[in-house]
Amino acid sequence: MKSIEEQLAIIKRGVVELISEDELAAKLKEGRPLRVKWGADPSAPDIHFGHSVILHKLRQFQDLGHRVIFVIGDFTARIGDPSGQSKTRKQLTPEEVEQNAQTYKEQVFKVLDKNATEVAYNHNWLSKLNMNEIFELLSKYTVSRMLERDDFMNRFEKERPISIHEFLYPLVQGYDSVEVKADVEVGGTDQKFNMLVGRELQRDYKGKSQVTLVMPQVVITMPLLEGTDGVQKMSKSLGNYIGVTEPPSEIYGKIMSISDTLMRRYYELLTEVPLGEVKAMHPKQAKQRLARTLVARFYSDQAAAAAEAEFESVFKEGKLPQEIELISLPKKEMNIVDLLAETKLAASRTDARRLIRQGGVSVNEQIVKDDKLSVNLSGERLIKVGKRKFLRIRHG
RNA sequence: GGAGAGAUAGCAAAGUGGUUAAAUGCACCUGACUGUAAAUCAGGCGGCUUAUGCCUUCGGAGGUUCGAAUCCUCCUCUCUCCA
Repeated sequence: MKSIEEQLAIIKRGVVELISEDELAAKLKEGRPLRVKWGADPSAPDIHFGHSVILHKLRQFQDLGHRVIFVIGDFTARIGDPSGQSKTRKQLTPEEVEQNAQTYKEQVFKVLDKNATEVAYNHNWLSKLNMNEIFELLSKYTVSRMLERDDFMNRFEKERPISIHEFLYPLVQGYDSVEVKADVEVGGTDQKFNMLVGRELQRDYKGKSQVTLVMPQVVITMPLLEGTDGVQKMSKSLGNYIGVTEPPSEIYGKIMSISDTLMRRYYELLTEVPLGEVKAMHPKQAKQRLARTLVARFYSDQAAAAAEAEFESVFKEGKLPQEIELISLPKKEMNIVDLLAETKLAASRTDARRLIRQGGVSVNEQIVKDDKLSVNLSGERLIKVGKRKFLRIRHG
């Protein structure tokens, strides 16, 4: 096992806050595997690189010999976490939650070590609480303290709605920490408040029931990763995300299209590569290495190499991708506008005309200038829209 | 329970009877330049047709008017203040 100092150095990379370092050091000194909690709200079935910042941190803990307690908030998902939300999140049905939780598990183990992970569903204990216990839990916090919280405050000031039940979320999540006897909890900065509540509840519940914690959990907040636009946080709804299940070529391409500034950020939060090394490299080389590293993590070295070769060929040398989807259409001859709309290469017929007018459409490498062009489909035709949409079409 | 404010396109935000398919910014799309980077420039950004129009949009439903996002009524939702 590595020394305390070495462990701390690894753990501290990229974190925003570590509350507190002394406590963490003390826990590490005990020499036992720590129980590192990560709570996930199964409302978004697709894990993206933003989540993987935290997963990566958890993996580091595992590599240091600690255990991850993956708490699936199947119960809390039905409440809806207010964190960072500008409006009330919709509540999910039990079926949706279950399905999402499964997907979550599959994806999480692309990063986490399955053997060092415990999976827990919080309905197992939350659904058993009786009214007395719920009131006991509620009595441990006050409305004004709840309102101190940034995101509630923001919503309050922006005159956005806050539902009462959302107040329950931090308490319930904090209670999870009591139940799973967490030594450490890792989450996004948006989770700081919830995690701190966990600390306090662990203290409050100490001695009660079977809980015997020496020290309440250490809280580690990780930054919210900026999305591919480099400004807003990565999220599915903003469309600026890279999903861990996306094909290698997509991941590679998306990484290559991020800005240089963002690249350094991704290096820091998603890899172990020393940042000095990155600085010394040519930006494009560095970005390619990042793209390779990340594709390799979710797929394989071969997949990464293939994605890189393809990328170079298509975008540097202007060649065609290795694999282009081939579809068959019933007609032998079609107007280009109909064709684009039919194949969804353009959002609408108007959009198709627009793209043609702007010189963004080509058939067999010939730029289409006339939107009345009739495309003969007796042979295979290659349609290209913009720089990255390719499709082979034939009659059949 | 009482008084008031507000709901406009992906988001933010103008517009208070016609010249508004609806300013502006962001996001997004296409082209140029590149390292498919950033920055910049040009264009676009409801739909259907074409270059002439037509149709559908401003929380929902009705109404007034030659004509409404703009006025009236009701409904839904949100917020503020008072209790």
